[in-house]
Amino acid sequence: MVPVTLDPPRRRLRATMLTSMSTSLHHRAVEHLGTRIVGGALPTGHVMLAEHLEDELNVSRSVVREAVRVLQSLGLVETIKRVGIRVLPAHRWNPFDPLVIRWRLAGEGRGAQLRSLAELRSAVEPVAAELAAGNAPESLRQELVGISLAMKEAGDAGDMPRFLDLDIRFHALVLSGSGNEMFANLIGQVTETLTGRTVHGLMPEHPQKQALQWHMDVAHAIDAGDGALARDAAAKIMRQTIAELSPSWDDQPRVFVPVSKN
Amino acid sequence: MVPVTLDPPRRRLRATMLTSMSTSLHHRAVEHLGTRIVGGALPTGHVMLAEHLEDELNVSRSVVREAVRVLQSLGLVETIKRVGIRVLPAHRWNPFDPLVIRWRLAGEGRGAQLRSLAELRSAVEPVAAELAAGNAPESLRQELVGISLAMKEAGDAGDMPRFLDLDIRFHALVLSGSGNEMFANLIGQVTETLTGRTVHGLMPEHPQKQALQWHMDVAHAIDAGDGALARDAAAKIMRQTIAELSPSWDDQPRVFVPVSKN
DNA sequence: GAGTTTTGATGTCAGCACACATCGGTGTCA
DNA sequence: TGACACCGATGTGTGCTGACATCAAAACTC
Repeated sequence: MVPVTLDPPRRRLRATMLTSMSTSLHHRAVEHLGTRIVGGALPTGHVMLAEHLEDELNVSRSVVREAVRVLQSLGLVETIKRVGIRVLPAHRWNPFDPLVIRWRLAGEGRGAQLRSLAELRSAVEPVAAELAAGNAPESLRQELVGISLAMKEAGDAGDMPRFLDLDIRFHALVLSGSGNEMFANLIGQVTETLTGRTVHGLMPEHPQKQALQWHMDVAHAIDAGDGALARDAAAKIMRQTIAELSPSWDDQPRVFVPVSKN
Repeated sequence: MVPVTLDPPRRRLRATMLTSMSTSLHHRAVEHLGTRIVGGALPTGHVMLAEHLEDELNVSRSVVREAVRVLQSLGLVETIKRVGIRVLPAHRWNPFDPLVIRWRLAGEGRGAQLRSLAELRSAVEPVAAELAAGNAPESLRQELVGISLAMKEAGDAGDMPRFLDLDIRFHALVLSGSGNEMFANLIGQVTETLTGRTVHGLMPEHPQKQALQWHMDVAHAIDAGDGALARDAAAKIMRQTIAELSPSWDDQPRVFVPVSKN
């Protein structure tokens, strides 16, 4: 439909795009370019022309420019006068941005991304538990104890869906209870790894008895205000988690970003 | 309609803007809005109109729109049809974005931001040292040993500027040597806290003898591939660092982000 | 009160003027 | 003749603007 004007100056036929509509053009453009860059379809150094992107995405210049500006702020591309839009090397990307993380998890960088997140968790959660023991509000401590008990119950009963829910909430509460905004911001990523682990069948059928105990240890230590104990118990959980997951990324090469001489 | 002339529809006089020019309008707009939001001048929930921003910044719609899109991707604002551009609460901001961090350090959130960064460092650096012991390339290990020795030299000699440079490079190498992209990405923030500590006179005149030894311990442990030793030595450095700095943020209230019920 | 219309803001488009790197041609000098 | 500096043409990002589309809040009608 909309054949109103035969072969208009631009042969772009926006009206015939029957898909989408759910999300804005801007959102789609960011998503399209982001996934292709992070996924590796557009290699480092690849140069695109804004006009070319207009045609490719069937959108106008404003949409392309706003999308490019966002990708620029994520460190995915840079714009150079008289040259075009250039894809930046991966070490320039902001590895903490939720969009970048999501795109990496969806593409070929999935293994390396999961490893990075797991290592970050293993670093942060023990410290978060320690801080929570010192700072968390009373209600949070009590909920934590309650959840750890419910986790044991669900674990012993083999109710894995319920266990997963509780597990997610447990770790979210620890991160939140630290009172550190950066730690709390990792809740989303942690949730992602926990669900991913279950979805991809990397979880044992029953949670380890030890792990259940460690979760209770963390909760009770936080409740009692014992930071060192909370930290050590959380560290044990993390060590076991890494041990469970590491086979899935053993083949991923590590990247060592050069440190500038200044 | 729209009486064409009559009292210039826009009294914007862009041409008279004799200042700036060094940076793009887009950059300035992002910076202006970002600092005012993060700095607290524009409170949570505050609603702006795009047109109003055009007048305020003396720029066109494209510049405002592109800037707003970037701020949106940082979680600082949301745009709502028929309402305007609304400032989001702080817990929606991306606390890992370099722009957000810089704006917080420049504004009233400085103390809380420094604490967050220090706690993040204290969590990450020991794990990074442990990973570096297992993964870092040979050349990096050797440079690390050399730097730790030079640090001791500069420290004993009381050459603080040189010590600061070496200190920064030392911690950057540890983070880089971990082979974890997220850790490596924290180099900039760590550098910021290290220089800030010196600039604000929070450093002792001579580095602690212990700290010098710990740095050497970390370097030698990484060089020898002893992860546990590297981790523990790095943890000691971090404990001392936190102890030195914590007085400067003791009065900052902690914020506990609520955890959604799902 | 429920449904409908109006209104006002963002979303999107396309054309223009400008700034400015890059490239290639031209001129000068050795 | 060859090397080098200059300079203008070209193309592309940057910025501005008017017009229209879209959509949700608010006002209105019944």
